[in-house]
Amino acid sequence: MDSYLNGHRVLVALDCIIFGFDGKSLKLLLIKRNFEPEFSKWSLMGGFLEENEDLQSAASRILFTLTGLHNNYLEQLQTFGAVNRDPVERTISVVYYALVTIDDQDPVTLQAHNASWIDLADKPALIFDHDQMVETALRQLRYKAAMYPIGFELLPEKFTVPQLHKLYEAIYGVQLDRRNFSRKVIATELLRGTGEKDETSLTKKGQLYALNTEKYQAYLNGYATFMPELAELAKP
Amino acid sequence: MDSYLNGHRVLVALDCIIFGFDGKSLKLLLIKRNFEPEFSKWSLMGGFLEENEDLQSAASRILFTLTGLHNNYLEQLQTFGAVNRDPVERTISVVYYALVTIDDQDPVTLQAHNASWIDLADKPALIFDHDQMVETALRQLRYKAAMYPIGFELLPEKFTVPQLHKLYEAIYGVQLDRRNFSRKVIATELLRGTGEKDETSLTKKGQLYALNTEKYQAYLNGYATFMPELAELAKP
DNA sequence: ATATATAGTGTGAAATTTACACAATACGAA
DNA sequence: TTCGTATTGTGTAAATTTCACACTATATAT
Repeated sequence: MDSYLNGHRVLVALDCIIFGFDGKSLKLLLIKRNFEPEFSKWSLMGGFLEENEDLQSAASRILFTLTGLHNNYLEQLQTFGAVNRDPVERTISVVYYALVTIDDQDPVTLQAHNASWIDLADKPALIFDHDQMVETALRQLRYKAAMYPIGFELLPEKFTVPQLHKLYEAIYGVQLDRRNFSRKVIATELLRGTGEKDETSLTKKGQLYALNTEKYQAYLNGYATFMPELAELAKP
Repeated sequence: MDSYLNGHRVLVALDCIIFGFDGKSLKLLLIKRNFEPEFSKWSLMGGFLEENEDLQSAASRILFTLTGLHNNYLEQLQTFGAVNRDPVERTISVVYYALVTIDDQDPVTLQAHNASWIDLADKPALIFDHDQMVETALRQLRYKAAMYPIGFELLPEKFTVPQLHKLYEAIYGVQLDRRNFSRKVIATELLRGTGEKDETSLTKKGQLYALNTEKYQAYLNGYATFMPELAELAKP
């Protein structure tokens, strides 16, 4: 058994994969680095663990720095620790992924960090092992969004069923039958009708729903599986 | 953005949750500590990350130290980083879980580390946040064993379908219909009949199968879902 | 008014999961 | 040798879930 004295102390980074949805496709919040190392290349938003700060708090702090938002859905993904993953100094990176509502962002904060929302399909190559992190995050998102109704975290407070439908198509990259999807979502009792209608629609205006927070909490605690048939799409 | 200069360097521990199966119930390989800190209490097997060693290698080294085995199924679970989780010094722990065959172990190595196989149902309280680690690992095992046929990693090279059936009952803590389970497993084409029979059985001796390694690899790569209906049992 | 686009509801086929019946094998006891 | 018991192996149908497609309703633009 190693002793604490022999232990090797290393830098602990935190990197955040920040997912958003613009109504059409899944997006990532990426930064074009205006600092070293890897100046001018694209990367995830990251930072270092500080003294007296636990991992979740550190990830939350980094997310706040970039988006100005607190209380987002934020979950640990995995830790990357290849010896030479960071050429400057041995660093292990604890990776978190976050689900945020694109509209809620402060554009000034984003611009200050040289950050932009990039369509997942148009993602440029990222530095270090960040591409691999994104790939792992997408797989985890697909798994989680099938088991638990966390997709709502990417939508505004009020939304229509067709919006939710397009979101799930974007997450899984497949076509899902509109009518079957709608019926299933309604059956979960996760939605609470607001009586309002979606005024942004050009033709027939759909009903706006809000989340039934009690049911939502129950689902997060394992009350039932949201969309079991989608779980199989979370594969390598 | 923090710079590397400001970064805070911390100890990185690795803890291993080692699962085994004795034919009846799921077991954990735990150690009764004969060293400080927390002398004489139960804990997971662990160690510290060394220079020029990546995380997976370090976990593999620690597993080898305790079991004498290489090439086990070993997967990263999660990283625990609460500020005071280790009272001696700020340490974050990257946790791995392993699936091993109980019989393959070297009893001398086990005894040298004061390690024993403990029935999951009889698990004593563990030090630090190790109880939480075990809970998370069990959930992940339940998820993984539903999506991928990794349960085989807990069985000897040759096994019968009833043995596999009992294993899955132990993993999920539920009764699974013997006959439906058997039919499903056969349908996966993951088994290759050896023609031999299980001589340890007291009554009718079942057929011994071995893994069809090609199909197994295909399943690990996402070719199909092993037992989709079990995925729902991987809930909080 | 009418054409077009999107939203919402219905119905049955297909596939999967679940429940339970029965036959076959091996051993020990009468 | 025969019979009882425990375990293994195969069959069949009901129940549930998923999947595929038809049709109606609402709003806007021409």
